Amino acid sequence: MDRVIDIENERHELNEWVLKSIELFENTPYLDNLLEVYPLESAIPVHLEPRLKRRIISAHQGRRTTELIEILQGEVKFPYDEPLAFMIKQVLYCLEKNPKQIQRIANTLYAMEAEELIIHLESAPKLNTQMGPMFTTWLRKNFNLLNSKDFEESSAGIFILSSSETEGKDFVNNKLSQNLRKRPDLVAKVNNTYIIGEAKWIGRSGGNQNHQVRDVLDFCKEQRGAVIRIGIIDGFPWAIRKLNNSIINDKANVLVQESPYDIVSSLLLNDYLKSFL
DNA sequence: TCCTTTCAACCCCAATACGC
DNA sequence: GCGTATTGGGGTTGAAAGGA
Repeated sequence: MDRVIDIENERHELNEWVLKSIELFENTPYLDNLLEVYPLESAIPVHLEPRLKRRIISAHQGRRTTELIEILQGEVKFPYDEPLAFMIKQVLYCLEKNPKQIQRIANTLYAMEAEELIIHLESAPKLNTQMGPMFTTWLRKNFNLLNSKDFEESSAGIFILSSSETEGKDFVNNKLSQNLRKRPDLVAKVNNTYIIGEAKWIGRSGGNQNHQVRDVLDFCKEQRGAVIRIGIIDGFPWAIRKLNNSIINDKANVLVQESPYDIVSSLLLNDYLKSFL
């Protein structure tokens, strides 16, 4: 995607908070510091019970396909990316009438050694699927929380609304006259100014990631009344250069970096909110 | 309390765009 | 014109919230 602003020579034209975020990525141990917000742990294999493990190995070596599939259906995840996995685990008599599919799956399973099969079954869970709630947890731990009544009445200092999804959505839509279908990730108040934000971790470029970025920008675009809408984005979109030193012009990066709206790394959120004091 | 739905992340692949 | 990079669209996953 073409850049409108020359990132090498016209940086000063970028949004102030966008520029701070880019410089954070460039000049500090940004990803290390980000562990505070997104505390990724090492991916550790999940070991199976010895008895279950013996049953699997025995069924595999004895080529007892029915028994093996029953175990995969109820007790463990699939050892490979099987398109029918979800249906096999959910739908009654899913495979019984479909011998070709059973044969195909059996061939796949027997193409592996029993030991190999076990290694796949014990593989570490995907870390990315655990990142969803991390931002909210960090927010609650690092800022002052108030229930909706005290939040509404506050008029000095920085506070975050503490509420359930439904209550938060109602507060934002009814009291603050917004039009959101869910509670924003951030509902903050600095003195008498309300600030709401959508937070995203974007680890790489690609179709769905661009979609996420567009969601944030669309959210910011619809500023309503005196409430300020911001984006809180972390990860790849702040990067400028590839391994070969060429400029990154991926859609997500260009859209975020040239955003006229305030978009910040979560590591700058406190500074951002303080700027309204 | 248990089950279902929602949400937010990623991966993979094919089609298209781009650069030489 | 061909090979590589980017984009867009499909799909999977696990945790938390919401509902029965």
